Parts: sequence; C-alpha cells; structure tokens
Amino acid sequence: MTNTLHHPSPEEITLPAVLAALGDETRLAIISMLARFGEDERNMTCSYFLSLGSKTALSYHIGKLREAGIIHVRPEGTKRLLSLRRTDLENRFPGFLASILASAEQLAPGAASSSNEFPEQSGLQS
Amino acid sequence: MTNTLHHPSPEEITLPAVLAALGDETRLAIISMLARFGEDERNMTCSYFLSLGSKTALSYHIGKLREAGIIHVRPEGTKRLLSLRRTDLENRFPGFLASILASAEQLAPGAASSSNEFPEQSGLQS
DNA sequence: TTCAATGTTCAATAATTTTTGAACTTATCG
DNA sequence: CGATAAGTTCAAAAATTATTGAACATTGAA
Repeated sequence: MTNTLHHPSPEEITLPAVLAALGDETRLAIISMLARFGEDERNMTCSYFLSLGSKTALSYHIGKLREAGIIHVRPEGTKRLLSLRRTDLENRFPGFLASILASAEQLAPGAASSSNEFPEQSGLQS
Repeated sequence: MTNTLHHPSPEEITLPAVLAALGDETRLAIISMLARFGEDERNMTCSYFLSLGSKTALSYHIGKLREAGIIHVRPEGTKRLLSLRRTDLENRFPGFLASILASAEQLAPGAASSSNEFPEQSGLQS
C-alpha cells in the first residue's frame, strides 16, 4: 500500500480545481485559519479544525484541498501536519492566494477582529 | 412578473459564492472570453458562447454567474448583453479577478495564443 | 501491555448541481 | 401576418458532492 499521501506537482495544479476546492465555506475557513495561525506548522493538525465539522467531514475536505494542490499534508506520528502551499500557488497563479486570503480574513472563527468598531461590509457572509 | 433580472448589489457579493461560481470549466471559459472579447458589449450575447454548451445549459450557467455577482446581464430586444462586473469585483475583492483572468487566459477557445512556441505550463488543463 | 488520541476508509444516504428536451415567450425580419 | 431567432422555464433524469456512523489502523502514553 502506498503509504505516502499524494500531492499534485506544481504543474498539475489547475485553476478550475483550485476554485472548485475553495468554493466551499468549510474549506475556505480551513485555509483562512491555516494562513493566519499556521506560521507554526506544529499546531495545525486536522483536529485543530474540529469546530468546522465532524472528524470524517474534515478528513474529506482536507483531502479535497490536498488533491487540488492547495495544502500540503505531512504525517507525523498519528497526526497530520497541514500547511498552505503558498509558494507553489504563487508561482502558478500569481496574486491569487493573496487576494483570496485578504478577502477571507473574516471568515474563520476566532478571527483577529481587527479591533474595528465599524465592520463595514466584508463580502464574506454565506 | 418582475421583468428585470436580479443582480446582487456589491455588498451582497460573497467570496464563497464567487469561488463556487467560477469553479466550473464552462463558467470560467465564459468569463475568460468575456474579458478578452467583451470590450464591445454589443457582441457578447448568450449565443456567442454556444460552443461551450447547449442553449439551456448556457442559460443555466449564465444565471449562476449573474446571481453570484460576476456578470451583468442587460436585456436588449430578444438578446441579452453580457458584461463582467469588473469594478464591483475589484472593489469587493481587490486583485482577485485580475489574477483569475491572467491565469485563465488560455482557457477560452480562440485564445490569442500569445504566439509562444514554448507553452510552458499554464495551469489550466481540466 | 492496555488505553486513549488521531485519523482513515467504506458503504449508505442525503443534498446539490448539471444536463436535457419540450414547450413557451418576446422580439425582429421579410 | 407568418416565420425565425434568442432565450427562458419546467420537470425529469443524471451526475457529482457532501455527510454519517461504524469499523479499522497507528501511534503515543500510562
């Protein structure tokens, strides 16, 4: 049995697949949290995202993100350490991830609410 | 019967909806063609995109793009004139549309093949 | 070793999205 | 007027995606 998780190579990452993968609230929330709290990869395990859905649902969504080439998943013991494939995405679709993340910042629970008393519109409501 | 087509206001446009709408090859091709050949709105009718699907399928996809706030549809006689909501999208999600369009340039049939003999990778294969 | 934690897999179900063809509306053209 | 062109609507069918719970595998810890 192939024990290593499959990750598409940079050239295999396609725009339609990436957009489809991100066109889902749960997955958008995952990458948004990853982007903000993921500087230290050690904390970003699957169960970190349990507030977003059941164990099985997360396994499914994380698999989608991985297969689309958006995140990297590194098994470590019984855990999986997740990280954004920032560089690969930037090379493939310049500016794309940055614009998404900037717009998605308010999506993830526990967002660093920018201490703004006047929320304006954020474009992120379902 | 409300004869005017509904278009979400800028504040009603949400990132998940936009991403979901664009996570489809047909719709990505539509906006890519619109971006490249749509400077003159007069030519961009629904039937212009007939190479991408049946009449009914296009009606469906164009409706999706409209409801997501990505395009504007103006009835003119028996036709519908389509245009990208570039400004609204740029205000809402700065840099997003530009990055998509730059990456999607090769998607639409009849693309201005950039006269490049060495295609590299384009990230747009299905 | 035994227990608990972290995830995956599978099959079934549910929900959503897409595609189709037929019928229909509206407007334009001769 | 009568025919054609451009689209829409509707309901049914097809296809895809997402959710669940049960069972399982692996690793780490007591």
